[in-house]
Amino acid sequence: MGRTASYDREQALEAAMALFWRRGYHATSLKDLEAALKMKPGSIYAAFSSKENLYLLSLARYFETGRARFRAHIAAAPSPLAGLAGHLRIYPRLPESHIARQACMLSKTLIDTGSTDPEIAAQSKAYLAGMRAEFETVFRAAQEAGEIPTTRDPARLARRYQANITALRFELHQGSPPAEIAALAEDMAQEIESLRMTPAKG
Amino acid sequence: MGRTASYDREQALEAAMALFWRRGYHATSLKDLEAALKMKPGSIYAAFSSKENLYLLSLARYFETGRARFRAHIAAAPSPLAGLAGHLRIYPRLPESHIARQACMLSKTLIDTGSTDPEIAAQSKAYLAGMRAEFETVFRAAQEAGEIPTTRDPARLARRYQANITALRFELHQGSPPAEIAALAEDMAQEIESLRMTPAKG
DNA sequence: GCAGCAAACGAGTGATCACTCAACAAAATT
DNA sequence: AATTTTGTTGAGTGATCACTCGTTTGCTGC
Repeated sequence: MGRTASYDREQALEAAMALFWRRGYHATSLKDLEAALKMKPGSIYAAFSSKENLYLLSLARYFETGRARFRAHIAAAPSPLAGLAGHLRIYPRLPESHIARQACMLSKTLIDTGSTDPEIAAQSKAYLAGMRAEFETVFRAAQEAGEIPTTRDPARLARRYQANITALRFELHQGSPPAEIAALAEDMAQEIESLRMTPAKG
Repeated sequence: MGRTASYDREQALEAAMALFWRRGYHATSLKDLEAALKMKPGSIYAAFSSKENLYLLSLARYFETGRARFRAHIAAAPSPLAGLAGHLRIYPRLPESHIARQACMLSKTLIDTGSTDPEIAAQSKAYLAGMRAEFETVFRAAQEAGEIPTTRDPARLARRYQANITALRFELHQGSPPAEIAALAEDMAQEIESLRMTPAKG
């Protein structure tokens, strides 16, 4: 059956994702990847076909872990609305060294590849739509739980929510003062909480 | 005094800015610039020193025209608060072909060059701070005009306002449906208008 | 312990990158 | 009209880009 692979595919993909996320698609060279994955060019191409394909795999990994983390957070929250508000407050609390203390990789990808790599950009848009669908589901659940009025449009709320996260994470990327990022996140979280209806009597 | 220049510096800078804005720093090659500016490499370097310097000049141009446009809009508005709300509603109304129908160049620059070109990134942050200062000034004016409570922190309102613009323009970049972008802008504008105090009697 | 095969290797490929400079052209000065 | 001065030109620079492939390495089945 021949020689067994010496690298760990998961570990390599994780390293690729971290590097791509931080540096972007264009600014990451094969040399950078060779160092980060501890693989020679031939092995990288045998395993992942191309830089573009490796990026797409990294992006998929990013999306899936991000969505899983969001779902886990919502599931653990006392209510859908509390979960949505709490999720916003996570970002400023992330330790300084945390990998997620930067702009969303999907947003960065769209900015970086929008005018040069249509396939990557399209995939990135699809993932952003996927996350928005997640948010919408939770807003809908909040309506079903009687937390927010059914007159509100969940899709519209979801887009607004996603816009807030995009902007919040862009502030992280920018390295704004922690206190000001915390204030911004708090404003956004309170905006969510202000949707809550005072429970009907009876 | 020697031969006179055959190109128009202002026109060349405008073309460079448009190209850099759309494609980003890394994805724009000298060849692209030669075509856009209708100048040969030697002339470009004689006129602008380097690609990096040309980018910095383009960025300065972007900042200055953007700030001027904002100031003009505020000056023409019936009140500071109305101006702030109205400014948000401009973006979705921009014609499909308008140059500004994309992400803010300052944000794009930070994403694109944050990990590779410290000087450009630093300049970009400075310009973003400059715009935030503009917003803060107008929020302060709204307080002085009695439109919003003096208990609100103008700096915090300004950051929130900037976050909204960043996110709104990212949606433009993404090419979201016009109706949804309009709804998002409307949500943000009403958030601003909801700051308005009911005028004290007497 | 050897044959066979799959994975790892890394020097090398052509293309493209940002950038330079010696030759040339046109306007101003004398 | 000759000289000086400045702008334009574009082939060419070395570096780096993503990527390839003949060779070497090491595991497996016999």
